[in-house]
Amino acid sequence: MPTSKDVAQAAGVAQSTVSYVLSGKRPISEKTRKKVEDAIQQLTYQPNAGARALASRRTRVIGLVIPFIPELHMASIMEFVSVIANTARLYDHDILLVTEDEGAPGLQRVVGQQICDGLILMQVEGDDERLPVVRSLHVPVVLIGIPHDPSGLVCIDADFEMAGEQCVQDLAAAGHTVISVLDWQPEVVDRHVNYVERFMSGTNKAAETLGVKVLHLPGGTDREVIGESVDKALAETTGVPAFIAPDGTVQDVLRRVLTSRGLTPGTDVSVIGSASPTLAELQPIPLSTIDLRPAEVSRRAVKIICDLLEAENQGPTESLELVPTVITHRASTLRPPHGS
Amino acid sequence: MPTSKDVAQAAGVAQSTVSYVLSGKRPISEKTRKKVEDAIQQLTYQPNAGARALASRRTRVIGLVIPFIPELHMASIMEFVSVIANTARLYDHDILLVTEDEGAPGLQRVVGQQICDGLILMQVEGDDERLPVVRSLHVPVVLIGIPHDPSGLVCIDADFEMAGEQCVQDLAAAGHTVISVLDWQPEVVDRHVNYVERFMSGTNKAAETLGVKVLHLPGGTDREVIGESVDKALAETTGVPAFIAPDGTVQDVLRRVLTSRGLTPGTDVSVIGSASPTLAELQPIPLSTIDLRPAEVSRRAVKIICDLLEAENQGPTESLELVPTVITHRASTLRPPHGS
DNA sequence: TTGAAAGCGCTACCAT
DNA sequence: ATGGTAGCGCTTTCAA
Repeated sequence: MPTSKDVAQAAGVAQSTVSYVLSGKRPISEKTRKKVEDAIQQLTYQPNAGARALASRRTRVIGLVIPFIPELHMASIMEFVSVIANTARLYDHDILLVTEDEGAPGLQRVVGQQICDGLILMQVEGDDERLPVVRSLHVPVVLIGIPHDPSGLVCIDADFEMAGEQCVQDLAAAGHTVISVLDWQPEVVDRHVNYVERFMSGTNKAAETLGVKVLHLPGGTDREVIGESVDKALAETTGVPAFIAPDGTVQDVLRRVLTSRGLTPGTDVSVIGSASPTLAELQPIPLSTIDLRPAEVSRRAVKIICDLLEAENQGPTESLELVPTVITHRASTLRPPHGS
Repeated sequence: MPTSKDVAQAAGVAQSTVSYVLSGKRPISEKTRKKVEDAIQQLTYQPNAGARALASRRTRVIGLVIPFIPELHMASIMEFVSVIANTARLYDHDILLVTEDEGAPGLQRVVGQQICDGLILMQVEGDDERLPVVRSLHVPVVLIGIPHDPSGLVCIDADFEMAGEQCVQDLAAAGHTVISVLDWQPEVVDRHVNYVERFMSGTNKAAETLGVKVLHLPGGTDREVIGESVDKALAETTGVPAFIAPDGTVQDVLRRVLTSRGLTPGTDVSVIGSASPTLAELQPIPLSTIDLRPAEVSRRAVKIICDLLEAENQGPTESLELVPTVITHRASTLRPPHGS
């Protein structure tokens, strides 16, 4: 592997000049710049990341802490990961995976060994045990998810409250007066991620404002449970029933249960599910969907951390960003409640 | 951040001694070892990864090239990623994400800048355009997936041929004489991943041996297409129909189509899908599943590359490993073809 | 506008 | 069994 020294020699300049050509931190004459760039081309020189990190105290690597909980609808997690990795490249950074299995010590490890300059944590719980460690780390950290006490932390998440509101507004606008909301799976609720309550609070708020009734029913992946929830909903509804199922996995089960009851979403029952546009396309049954915009959340998380890394001299930043939700209406839109 | 120099000072030894205590590359007396370890504790010293990489020419980072194709059943890709990251830690390595968007130049970048010591490529196509670059790279690379010409490459994959055979054997053993095999989605087939033909060849082989009939039908996520395939299958079958749907996404659609035809998998139709045990548990309708053992494939891929890194002095290794498939029978097992 | 040289924090060789 | 020291390949300061 050629080094900057080789390039310098080939170009007939000092090694430091090569460095300055690359970094642009000092004016270089056209002549020498060209000589150096040619030499770089010839030798297919690429700077050594380790040496660069050692000298500059910047690795240009961001640690990404990913959850692996089978209940969490892996497909959407994968979308976060993919967008985060691609966005990081736009800012000339790379992503190092840190699995949740490593826990808080894992964070101390990658930061302590200076493998990465900052961290992004996904799926942050309300009372996440890693928060004390995060606060003690002397590098920028961005949380995806809002903990109960976000003081001193930089957080970002989709605006679940607005999502809840919009779902109810949409169904109310379609004429529904009774709306059933299926809860997330118990596994998610138990993690105390507070987006659950934020979403529910949004539905209640809209319900109150609009004078419609919202039924909160148990969710889960258990067909029986969903079956009961659906029956309860049907019993309390006259006309076309309406469901909101924010949890992707619950939504899958709901769809099956409705089908087995002879109900076709979009025709004799209104359903709003949740899915990113990308994934929504794959759904065999088109639904109205809430787009919680994972891609947007991911992009902004990366931008925030890169900005923090750029300006790592200012005082401690404390911010809390919410990304607005969007509702996408697809092939089968919402129906009026009495069969139109 | 404390350095090894600080530790040496605190322990009253030479800096190199600290290094040797950590690496164990030379005998150290109990006395000094303890002094050093205490100092490390006191200072919460962690070695600087950049300096270490620079001096040792080893980053202890493995690049993982992940696909992001919505059609690819992200849930299972995520399982690969997660297991790979965790396994890498067992060998004291970290995983750097390289997205497929970066293409072949991305590989040259992470290797050229010496950000990582080796690569794992997922979802390798039959005639993958990155192969020429991979062959030119002077670092170990492990491919998950078998290209048409694997010469000079290290590959690993599930044994799809055996999977195909076993599926047919199982259904034949349950008494089925006509077995319908749904193809992967066109998006997958178009990538010329050769596991598709390996699987199909396995089904044909077993069918011939056992004297049963195998129908190959179009797959996809399009409900219409699957509907037609199912109808065709039903027309050609007497008694209980039998389906094999290796593609996770196709399987989802198949399940819905069967339900809408009033057919319950496990009762009046036999279905073998594919799912890792982890994901299979989440299925609301228990099926017989082929376990292509993504976790096992992942673990072995990491082990292979770490072994290669360890022994990066021997001559060029050429290996091609297939991980045997397992068929897991779940709650609703296969039925005899005439309603028992 | 450019060059020389001093580190950055390790590893590993040469001594003792 | 341990210490001293020469790099590893960059960035950045100091000089010219």
